[in-house]
Amino acid sequence: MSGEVNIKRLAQELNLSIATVSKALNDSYEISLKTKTRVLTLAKELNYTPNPAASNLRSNKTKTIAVIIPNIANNFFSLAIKGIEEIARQYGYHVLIYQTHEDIEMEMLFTNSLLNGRVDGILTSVSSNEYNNDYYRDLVKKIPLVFFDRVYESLDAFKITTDDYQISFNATEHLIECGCTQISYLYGLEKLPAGRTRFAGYKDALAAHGISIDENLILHYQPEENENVANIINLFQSHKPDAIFSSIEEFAIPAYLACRELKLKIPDDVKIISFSNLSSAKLLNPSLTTITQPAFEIGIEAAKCLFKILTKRGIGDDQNIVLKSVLIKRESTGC
Amino acid sequence: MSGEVNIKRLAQELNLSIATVSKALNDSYEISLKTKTRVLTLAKELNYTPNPAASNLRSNKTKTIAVIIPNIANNFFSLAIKGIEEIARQYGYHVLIYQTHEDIEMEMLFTNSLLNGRVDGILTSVSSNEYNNDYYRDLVKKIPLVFFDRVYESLDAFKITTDDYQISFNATEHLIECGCTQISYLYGLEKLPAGRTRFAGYKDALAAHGISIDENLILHYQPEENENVANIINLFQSHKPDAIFSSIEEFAIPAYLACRELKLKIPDDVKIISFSNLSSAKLLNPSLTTITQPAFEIGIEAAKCLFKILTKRGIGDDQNIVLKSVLIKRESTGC
DNA sequence: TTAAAACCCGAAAACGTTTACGTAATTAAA
DNA sequence: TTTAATTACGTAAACGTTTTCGGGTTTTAA
Repeated sequence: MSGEVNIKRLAQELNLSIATVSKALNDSYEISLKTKTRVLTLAKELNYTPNPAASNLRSNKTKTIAVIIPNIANNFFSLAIKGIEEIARQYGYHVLIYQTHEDIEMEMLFTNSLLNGRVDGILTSVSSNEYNNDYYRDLVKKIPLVFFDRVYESLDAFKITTDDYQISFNATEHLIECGCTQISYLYGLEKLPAGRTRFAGYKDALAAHGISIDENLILHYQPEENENVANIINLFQSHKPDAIFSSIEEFAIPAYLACRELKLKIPDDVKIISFSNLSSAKLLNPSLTTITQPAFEIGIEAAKCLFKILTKRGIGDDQNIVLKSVLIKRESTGC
Repeated sequence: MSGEVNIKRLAQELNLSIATVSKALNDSYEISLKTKTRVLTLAKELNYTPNPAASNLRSNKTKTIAVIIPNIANNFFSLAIKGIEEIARQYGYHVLIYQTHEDIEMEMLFTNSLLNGRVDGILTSVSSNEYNNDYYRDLVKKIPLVFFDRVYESLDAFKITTDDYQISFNATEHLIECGCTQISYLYGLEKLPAGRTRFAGYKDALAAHGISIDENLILHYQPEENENVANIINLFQSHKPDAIFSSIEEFAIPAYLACRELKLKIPDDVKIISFSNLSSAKLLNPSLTTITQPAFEIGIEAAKCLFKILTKRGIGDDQNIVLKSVLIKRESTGC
């Protein structure tokens, strides 16, 4: 009935010491089965739940992890979060979310604010605007941290990535096999390994088929969507690519819009392929050939990896998990 | 250099008491400007950040809110979270995420686990599988809570919703004006006000135009996507709707797939309209006429509302904010 | 029968803050 | 000049746990 229900209250009503109640709740071997059940039943009856702040303060464990990502409203990241959340749930952990808007200052601000014991560990997919290796080299010593998708490659840290190079190579080859030679590359994540590796796969595939690379066919991502559409239109008008390889999902819709604007037929006039987790890719006009990353699974694996570290189990395994993306061929490459 | 940096450490190095340092950090009027700056500079120098657990424990404030939603990987909810996170950032709050998978048991489990002082407030969009008014009637007395989109209508609580009735009415009218009379309704969220209201808008629009409602044209949502496709196909075969009104985004792609399967031409054979936040709606084949909810703004408003409560400002204003959805007419209704 | 081990529980300190209260020094009011 | 008010800081308790240590009782082994 009365005020807050805490350990002291339980102890009083059961004529036990605070210590005993606490140990009973934590299933300590020091407590007899009989008193354990007494405590548990009263706890349930009074709807007792331990005060997390007190618990954290004393034990230095928070049962909380943080996820730091550039943008929540993105198919890839929201799927990854979904995976992370589900694993966290299994382990009884809570999940904090921070979005950086691709701003490394924010990223560091958030991360620093987590170092005082607010969380037990961090999952992060770093922002693309700047590459700050030094900061993260220090950071990984201070707190359990797992990178996913957007990682710092040279760092000795836990990383979950995908086979960006191979899948980009394959995708480019697919375009070549469809008869394309003037393959425009829409370049995203340039400052990150993921972006560089995708580009390398593209380049090497061209080279492997004796196609020389044309710098004029490479377009760099701009944060404002309108600019990208305009740039793609420009690209079409100045040079005449017969295919587009979009290295990030954000380029896919602008590419379609540009084609529509110029009345170019996909895939007859130009073939399009894009990294993407759009659930509606198969219903686009025409359906879009995609490189789809296993976003959900990446979240799962990243979270599992972190919990391995937190529970001190299975450390020493390879720190680098690489998952396979899948190339889904549809009408936009039409062959 | 040495171990952890906390208030005690600062106090020692500055020859001040712990209390003084704490007050200085919290900008108390009791402390002179001189010592304040001394404290602040050393704090910055040593990279001091207060231990949140200790702070929470003593002050009963966590600077944390929780967001409870059915599913993160959903355009509407990820946009809403994005809005919530941005506002939380402005207020210096942290955001916990929980997904219920439309399971009311989980929903209650999560919520209960937040009542012991883990968060200062909750934002929730309730699960659709069951309607548990009693639970929430008690809950809103225990903790600041704001419902968004999926609300409990009869509750005296803060609610952020959209004009579901009006926009459904308008959308149905749009179909009627396009010449449709056999308008199938794909029914989602049946147990929630949002779902019921959308249906009411549909029904009333039919009535307003002298069209009698045909129960056979109403299809209820099934959790497994395949079932929905099959059901829609069935519906087409048994009755011959000339339009589909999809009341939730989850029905949109199945509807398209069913049409594709049956080789029905959209919008010639059948017109389609759907509630949706798909960014690619305009690029579908054909582009999809949508009722688009202001998901991001809903998140913004919900968070603002919660922070109003938490800062005790502006309470007494209307507890019910209704935002406008927008009907975006595209090719799938073709007129 | 006795020593050792096992079992069960309690007292009290500790985690790092915040805050009510007390106090000395200074300033303003009478 | 005396008194009251203001300013600036310190003491210590409190928040609700966890955990170390110790002790008493019962069981087991020798």
